[in-house]
Amino acid sequence: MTESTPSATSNESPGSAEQALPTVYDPGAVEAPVYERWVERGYFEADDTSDKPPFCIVIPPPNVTGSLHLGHAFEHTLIDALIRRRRMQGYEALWMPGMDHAGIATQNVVERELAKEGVSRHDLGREAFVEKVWEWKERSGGMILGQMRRLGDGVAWSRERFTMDDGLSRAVQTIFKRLYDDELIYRAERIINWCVRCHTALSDIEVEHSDDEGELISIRYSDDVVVATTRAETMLGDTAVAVHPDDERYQHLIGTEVELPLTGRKIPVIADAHVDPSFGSGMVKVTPAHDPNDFEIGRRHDLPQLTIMDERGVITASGPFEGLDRFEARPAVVAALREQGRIVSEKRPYLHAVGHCSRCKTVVEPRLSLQWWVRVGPLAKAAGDAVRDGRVAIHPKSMESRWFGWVDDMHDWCISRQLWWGHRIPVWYGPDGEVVCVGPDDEPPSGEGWQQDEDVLDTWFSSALWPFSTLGWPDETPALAKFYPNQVLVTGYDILFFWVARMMMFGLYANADNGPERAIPFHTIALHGMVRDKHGKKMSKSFGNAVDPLEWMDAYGSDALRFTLARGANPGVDVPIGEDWVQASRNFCNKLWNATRFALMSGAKVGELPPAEQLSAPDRWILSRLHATLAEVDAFYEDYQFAKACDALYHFAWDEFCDWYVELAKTPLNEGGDAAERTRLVLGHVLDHLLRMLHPVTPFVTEVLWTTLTGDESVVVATWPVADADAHSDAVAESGVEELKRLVTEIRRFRSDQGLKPGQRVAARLDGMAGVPAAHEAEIRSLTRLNTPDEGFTSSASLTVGGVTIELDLSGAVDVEAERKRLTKDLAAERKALEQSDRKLGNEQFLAKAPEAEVEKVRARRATAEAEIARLEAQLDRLAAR
RNA sequence: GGGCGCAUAGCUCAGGGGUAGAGCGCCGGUCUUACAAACCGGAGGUCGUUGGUUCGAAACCAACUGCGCCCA
Repeated sequence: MTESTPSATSNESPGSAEQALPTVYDPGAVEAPVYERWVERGYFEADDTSDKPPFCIVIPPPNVTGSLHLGHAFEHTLIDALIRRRRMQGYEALWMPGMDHAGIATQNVVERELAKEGVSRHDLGREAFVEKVWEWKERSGGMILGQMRRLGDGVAWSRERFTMDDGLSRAVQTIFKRLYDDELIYRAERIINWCVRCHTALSDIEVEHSDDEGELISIRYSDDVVVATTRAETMLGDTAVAVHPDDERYQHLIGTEVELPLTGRKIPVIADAHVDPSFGSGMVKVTPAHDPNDFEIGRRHDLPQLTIMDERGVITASGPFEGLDRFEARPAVVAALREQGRIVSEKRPYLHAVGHCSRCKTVVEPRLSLQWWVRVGPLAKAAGDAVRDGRVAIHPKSMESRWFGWVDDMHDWCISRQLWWGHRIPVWYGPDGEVVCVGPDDEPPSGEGWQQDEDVLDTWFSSALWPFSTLGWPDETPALAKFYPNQVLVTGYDILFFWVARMMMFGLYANADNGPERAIPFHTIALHGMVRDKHGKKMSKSFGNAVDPLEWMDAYGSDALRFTLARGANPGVDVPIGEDWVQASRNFCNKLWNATRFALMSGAKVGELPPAEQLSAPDRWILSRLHATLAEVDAFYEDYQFAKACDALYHFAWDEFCDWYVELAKTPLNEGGDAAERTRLVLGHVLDHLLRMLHPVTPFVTEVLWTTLTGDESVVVATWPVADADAHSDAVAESGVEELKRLVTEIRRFRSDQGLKPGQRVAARLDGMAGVPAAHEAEIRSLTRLNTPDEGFTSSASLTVGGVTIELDLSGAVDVEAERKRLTKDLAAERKALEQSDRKLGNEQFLAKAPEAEVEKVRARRATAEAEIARLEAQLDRLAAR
């Protein structure tokens, strides 16, 4: 199928009009070679030393185990559009690519692979296992990078980074040491979210809550003491019962002891304000080692912390339940209590919030353990302030409240993970209890008894450094100097807490020496929504509505997918997407293709436009509209309104340029001579601008068309069109063409009502054309298929539009009824308008209080209605007379 | 339980103090020499409910109902 490949994709002689583009755009034939040529020519690379203004966006690093899903495709489309436009505008544009190492996910993948061979990571040992992970990464990781090429992502491939590479690991160690020395990192025993499957701690935000069906069991500990719980097995670890200090019902119990069933232990009844007296009996069991709230109560009252479960979720408390899994122990404990007659009530099912590991969905177990933490207080305060004082802007602004709600009430961040894949905590413990934090250039302590901490850091810890670690930090590299702070961060609102907050905290902290203005990681946070299915439902594999973007790219082309996503991108709002819409975008690309094809066949060329006075009204109209659209598109881009920018371009390209200008252009093109030459230049001018404007969202098709049209090297490095509304704005031409369009549409309606086939030519006489500012009779006849009358002309039907009368020769076959229906309908509409205008103008309050311009508008509407009514009534009369 | 957001055409969404727009879908007609992935014409909405502000509300305010999200 090589002959169907447009020769524009090869380098020789682009722009010669005689070369035939195929009648249908075939994305599959052009995308891959076009992309590879862009990369070869280095268009996406950036120069650290240029004096162009910087424009840098770092990729939200995809997971090394992941593949491209629609969420990526969406985000990447938006970033790529911003980057490409800025590059065309003359910025030094850099889109930094890379991936994160996804500690838990990656370790899981490799462990699963090993398990197939019956090997566990413990069989291999730490070092060999990590080696295996690296091998896996080289072999199977980063599938997404190839898929990004398919999408057309203009990233600077030579700068690709990975959170586990040497430079970024050094950045991690550097900041750990600094935070440690500043006492912003500490080690403490707390209740953490423990995943019994992944065998690691999770931070709060790695836990997803859902309302699950469980049970609420009320247990009688003694005659006076009844507590309710959804996790009955934890009662084995109770070390107190608590009531509210002001609860009159239980004053007499405070300070007494009660025997804990099944264990025989005596535990105190204490008073704590945390207890909600209105919930259940108003008494709660307190299990400090297995519940975060109970942990706090336990600390306030100095209660023992009794751990009754191991890291697999298996009961360790001695007794009959020892060795049972937590979910086996639960009914077993309830059964044992029931046997003793201690079950007061059981509510089942009982809907309550349950935390799940965001990676493997296992129910999280609150667990007391020794972990490393970031003291976020001052860091989060700084992150909040940066937005509060305007150094960092959040788009859309309505998302700010979400931001403040989070950073102003942030809990300390648990950063240690009990994994092997990740950045190992650079802390060493000595034989005599010494603790040494080792910086990147320090020698770790060696000798008998010294040991490094076993844990690794949360993946987000390294991702938090991404905006500057990828540019070379902590070294003072030219890249860092040029591109930090980044200009924009584009990401989903769901990740504001996960990632953005962390980048803000670490960016501001690590780069504080830059001064407040340049410490920030980025100037703007542009938030987008989630991609949803065509009915607005969340996409998920389990629900079966997930879509593989690659399938759609195969079927409709990357540009079609990109355009659909960008066109749906209202700031911070979710984007529903369905195959129909991608198909529609494909059709749009094909429309552009064919419009350009027509223009090229007509000899369109890019050159200096003739002065305005030599241009026709349609010429001046389309130029006026073009530059108005350009100005609009610019304004929308500056405000991250991708949907509106795309809509404006779609509307201009299809409804104005293709449907009207191109059709109008056929008349002068057929005429030949100066008129045709002039039209070729206007066609070339409009297409040149339009294709450049569309390039950021539909890079492939515009590349082929634009290089063919202009003969230039690549639209990637073309300049962004500058809106010149002053030079081209032409209100007279605009209203003239509007009137012409109205005339044409009215004639077409008439033809349609009369049952004339669209292509069927009939003779007609046009009178009163002098009254139409854009009196282009030849164009009007061409658009309405009306021949000039010859000797045998007999008028058998007529209509009037404005001051124009159209007499048609329908050879007697006039459908009077259809005409009457239409006229009656129009008349009713005008009468209604008249009535409404009269009502307003008869309202003295309206006349007195409404602005003059508004009153004037209603008067004008009334006048139009009156004239139209007269016209329609006259036509109806004439019809009746026939 | 706390907070936030959304209710506009069959579907998905824009809009925004002067009585409504788009895309897709739908109906009728066309292979009219760029494009049937197209062209021409058409139908379709008391802008969730109830109050209030205003000369005027779909738009602003309040309550209610329904849906969604985040946090506990």
